[in-house]
Amino acid sequence: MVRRNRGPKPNRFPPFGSGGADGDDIAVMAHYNIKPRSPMLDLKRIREDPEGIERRLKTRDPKITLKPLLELDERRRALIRRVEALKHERNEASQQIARLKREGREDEAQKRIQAMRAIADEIKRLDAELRAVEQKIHDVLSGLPNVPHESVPVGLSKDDKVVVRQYKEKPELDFRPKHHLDLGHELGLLDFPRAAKIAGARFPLYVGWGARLEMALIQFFWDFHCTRTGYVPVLPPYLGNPETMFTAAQLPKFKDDVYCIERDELYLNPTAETLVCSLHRDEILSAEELPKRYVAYTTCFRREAGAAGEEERGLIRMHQFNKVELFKFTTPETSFDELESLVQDAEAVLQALDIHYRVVLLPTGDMAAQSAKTYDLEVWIPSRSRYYEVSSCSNCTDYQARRGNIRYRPAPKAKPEYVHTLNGSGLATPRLMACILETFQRPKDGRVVVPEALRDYVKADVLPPDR
RNA sequence: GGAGGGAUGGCCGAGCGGACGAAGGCGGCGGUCUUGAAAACCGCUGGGCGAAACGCCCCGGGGGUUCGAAUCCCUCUCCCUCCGCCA
Repeated sequence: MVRRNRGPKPNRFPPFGSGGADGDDIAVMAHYNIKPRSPMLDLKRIREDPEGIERRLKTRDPKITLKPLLELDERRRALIRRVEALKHERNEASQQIARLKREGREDEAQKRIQAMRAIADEIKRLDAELRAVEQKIHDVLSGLPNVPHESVPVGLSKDDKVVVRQYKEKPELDFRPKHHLDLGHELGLLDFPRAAKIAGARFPLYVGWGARLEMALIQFFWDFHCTRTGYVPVLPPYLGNPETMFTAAQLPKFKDDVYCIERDELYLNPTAETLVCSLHRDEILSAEELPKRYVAYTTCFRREAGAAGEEERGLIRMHQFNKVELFKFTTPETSFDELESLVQDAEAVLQALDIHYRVVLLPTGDMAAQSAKTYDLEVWIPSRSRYYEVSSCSNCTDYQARRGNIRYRPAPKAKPEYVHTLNGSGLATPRLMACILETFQRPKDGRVVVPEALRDYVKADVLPPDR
């Protein structure tokens, strides 16, 4: 329905990090094999209850107002009425002309053709106008966030989050814990100066037993979820095209956060969620195959523009990190139950490692745009004396499904409906490594005890081991 | 990177610019027949917008020519074959 306006230069790549006109991204998408997409929020739903939707969106961003959108929608529908009437006329005339020609009544046919010229021009003009309006609607709509679920605490501050439960007690260390970065360097597990030489600040370099610990974490997470019923392992491409980025809602709003390879029009994935979300793009799934559960492993890349400071030193925030990601495609009826089980699956990894964590429910203002409800898992980092997120589990309801035209057929003959998509880290490695290094450090010799569950993978009980 | 070929409904596969949203086949669903099944025969069998229409749109995407485009032109993407390069 929403047609893409290709703009004057179809080859134009969105100016990276320029924060330019939103339409640019859409123009770029025009030469991919894509069908016109439904808007991210249901316009019909907005039309039916504009105040209600607006009130709930304002809990995420008070600046949001739907009035311009409704006006555009009104214009759009008026144009459609007019242009469709004209097209109906044109279609009938075409039939007549064809018949007249077949019957050899050439003069009458010519008269009809003359008469239709003006109508053809009028259609062309109205179509162009309609296209412009729909483009505008698409731009506005694609910038709006998802409608938050009723169970989400209302609040614009991070501090409005609610602690739902916790596992074990916060570890009490009877010594002053070293920061994981110092520990990592002293033990020869990490080498950030050389990583900076190779790539730049905030890139990791794991060395020796540090590299082995990193691989052990990845493999442990991977095996853990692969062997759990229902999660199908996937190793996706690490790069996504503009359409993929748009579907997951990485574009157009968050283009400053992702790396892009401009000459090839590809983006490095900031999370496997972005990639796996497009796995079933433009497909109609059957009801029986839902829910579909995937576990993906990728390295993730983020520009992290503006991030800096002591709070984020070391492994806390990096441009590149490894993550095992859980992703589900579900029916609308089950998605919130599936979110609960998704969180539990992510928690199970931390329980297997026997690491203290807490589950928090994010407030409206702190969720990613695509999410309707998000739980974070947080672990305790002793040197910082605070919790850090190691997993974020979200139900994006039909938000991404609309952008990517991902549907299912509820019953054999029924109309296709949008699926719900969910994602959650299961888990990201760096902060967990920070947590492990700091929590299990041994003051007497400065070494780190490897958690039981990881020993088979690391092939060591203590890092570095005796040799 | 170079040279060719291709993209049509769940699949295969036709399609002179006007009767084509699209022949035919396969598959699927329903029915007749049968004790049951198979075979045979009959019917149905894509998607979007819309409250709905005997309404409008969709033949890989976008644009153009035309009174009218699956069909002609431009362009992009993807797939296949060959050559080159490379882990």
